Amino acid sequence: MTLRLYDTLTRTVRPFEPLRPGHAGVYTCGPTVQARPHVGHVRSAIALDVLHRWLRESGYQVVFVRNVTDVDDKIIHDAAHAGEPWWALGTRMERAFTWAYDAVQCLPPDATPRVSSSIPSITALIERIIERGHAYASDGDVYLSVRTVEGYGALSGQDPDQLRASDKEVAHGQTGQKRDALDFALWKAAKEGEPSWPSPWGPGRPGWHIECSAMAVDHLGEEFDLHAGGLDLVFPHHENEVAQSRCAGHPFARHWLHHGLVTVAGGSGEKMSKSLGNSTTVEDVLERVRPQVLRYALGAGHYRSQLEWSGQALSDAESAYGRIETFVRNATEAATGVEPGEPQASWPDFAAALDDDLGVPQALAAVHSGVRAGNALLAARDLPALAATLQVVRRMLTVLALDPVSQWPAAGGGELAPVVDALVQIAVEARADARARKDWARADEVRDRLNASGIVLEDTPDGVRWRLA
RNA sequence: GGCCGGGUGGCCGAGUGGCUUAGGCAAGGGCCUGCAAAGCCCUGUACGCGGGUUCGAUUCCCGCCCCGGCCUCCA
Repeated sequence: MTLRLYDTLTRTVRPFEPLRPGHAGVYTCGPTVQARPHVGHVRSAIALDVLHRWLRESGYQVVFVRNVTDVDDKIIHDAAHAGEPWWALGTRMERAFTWAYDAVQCLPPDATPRVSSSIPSITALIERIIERGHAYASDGDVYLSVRTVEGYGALSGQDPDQLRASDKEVAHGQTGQKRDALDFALWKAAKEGEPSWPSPWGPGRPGWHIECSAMAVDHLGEEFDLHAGGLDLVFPHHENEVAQSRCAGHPFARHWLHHGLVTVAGGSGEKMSKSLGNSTTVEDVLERVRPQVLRYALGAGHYRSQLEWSGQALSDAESAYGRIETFVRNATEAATGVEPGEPQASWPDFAAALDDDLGVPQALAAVHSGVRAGNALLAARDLPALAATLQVVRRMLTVLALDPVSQWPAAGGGELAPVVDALVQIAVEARADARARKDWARADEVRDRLNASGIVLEDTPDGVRWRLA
C-alpha cells in the first residue's frame, strides 16, 4: 500500500506521487514571528511532523522546509510600539517558536528560511514575473495582474468575478495604485520608519505571498512534491502563491495539504488566533501538563478536522496517554533482556491507517489494541510475546513521537530520583513487614502516607513498584 | 452574499450501503488483590431534522436547521 493524501486542489484523497521516486520535497508555511506561539501553531507543527516522520519511516528521502515570516506589518508595528528593532522582536519570537516545536518533539526542518534573508530571490522572482507580463510596477509598488492568470481561484474554489463583487476593497479603501481591484502586492514601496531593501523599483519590502513562492523554489526547485499549511491559508495566501509561481513559469507544488484549525471551546467557538485575543500560549499549557500530553491532545485527532480546545481535552489526553505510558513502563520492566517471540500488535494495521491520509485516530486504535494485548500477555507472564509486542508498540509510538522511553524524559526526579527511590524503599520495606504480620492497618497506613505525598504503590508479581501519581 | 468543511452513543473521536467490534475517556458488573493500585473480561446499541433512491441508509440524492473556516493579518 502506498501513501494517499488529501489534495486540496482536487478535493480528493489521491496517491502521493513525488517527482522523483523515493524523494519528498515538502514546503510548509511557518509562523509570522510576531508573538508567542499558541496551541494552534503547535497543532499545525504536530500534524505536519506526523507527515514528516511517516514519510521518513516509509523510506522517503525527505527535504522538509518551513519558513519564518520575519518581515511583516504586524511585527513592524508591534516592535515600533515596544521601541525595539523589528528584527529583535522577530528573533525573540522565533526562538519562542523553536522552543515550543522542540518541546513537543517536532523534528527540526531541513531548512527554515527567513524572509529577511531571501530578498534577492524574491526580487529576482518579481523581475521574472514582470518580464513575462504578469506584473507591473507602480510608484515603487509592484502588483500581480490577477486577470492575466489563467485558472486563478482553482485551489480555493473562488470565482474571480465573485471576488470582485465582494466588498473587500471598498472596506479597506486600498485600491491605491492597482489597475484592478483583484491585483495584489508583490513589492511594497518603503515607508518612513519601516525596514526596506533595495530593488529595481526602489527601496521597499516584499508583499506577503511572494516570499513563499521564492523560498520554496530556492530550497525545493521550481516544481516540488507537497505544499502544506493551515486551512486559513488556502485563500488568499496559497492561491496567490500558485498564481505568482505560474506567472514565473514554475509548475510549483504538485500536492496541497491543509490541516484543520484549533477553535476555542465554550462561548465563542471561534478559531484560536492572536488577533481574536482568545489564544492559549504553549508556555501556559506546559505549566500544567507534560509536553507529551499536549502532543497527544493536539495530535490524536485527524489532521484535517477542527479541534476544539478545552481543559477537558487536556485531561482526556492525560488519561489516554497515561495508559500507554503505564503499559510501556510495566512491559519494559518485565521484558527487558527477553528474546522476543511473536508480537500481538499489528504493524500493518498501523501502517495502513497512516497510509490512508494520515489516519492517526485509526493508527492509535492499532496502538491501543497492541497495548491491550500486551497487558494481557504481561498478566499471563508470556514474556517473549510481550517483548515482541512491546517492540511493535514502541515502533508505532515512535512514528507519532509518543514513545515514553526514547522520546520523552522520565517523569520527575532527575538527579534526585535515586535518593527518592531509596527513601521510598524504606517505606516499602516497612509495609512489607507489616503485611508479613498481616497487620493490614499498618500496611495501609504506610501506603496512604505515600499516596498523600503523590507516590503510588503497585504490587506486582515482580514485587512492589512505585510511581509518581 | 459567494466558496468550503462539519453535525456519530455521557464526553472525545474514526468509519461504513447490510457484515464481527472503531479506539480512548468516563460509568456499571465481574475477575485478580488481605484491601488497593495496575491490569484483564463483559455491558451501553449512536449516527442533526424531514423527504427520496434502495430489498435495505448513519453511510447516496434533495430540502431544512445548526456549527465552524475563508472571502481582511493568521497555523
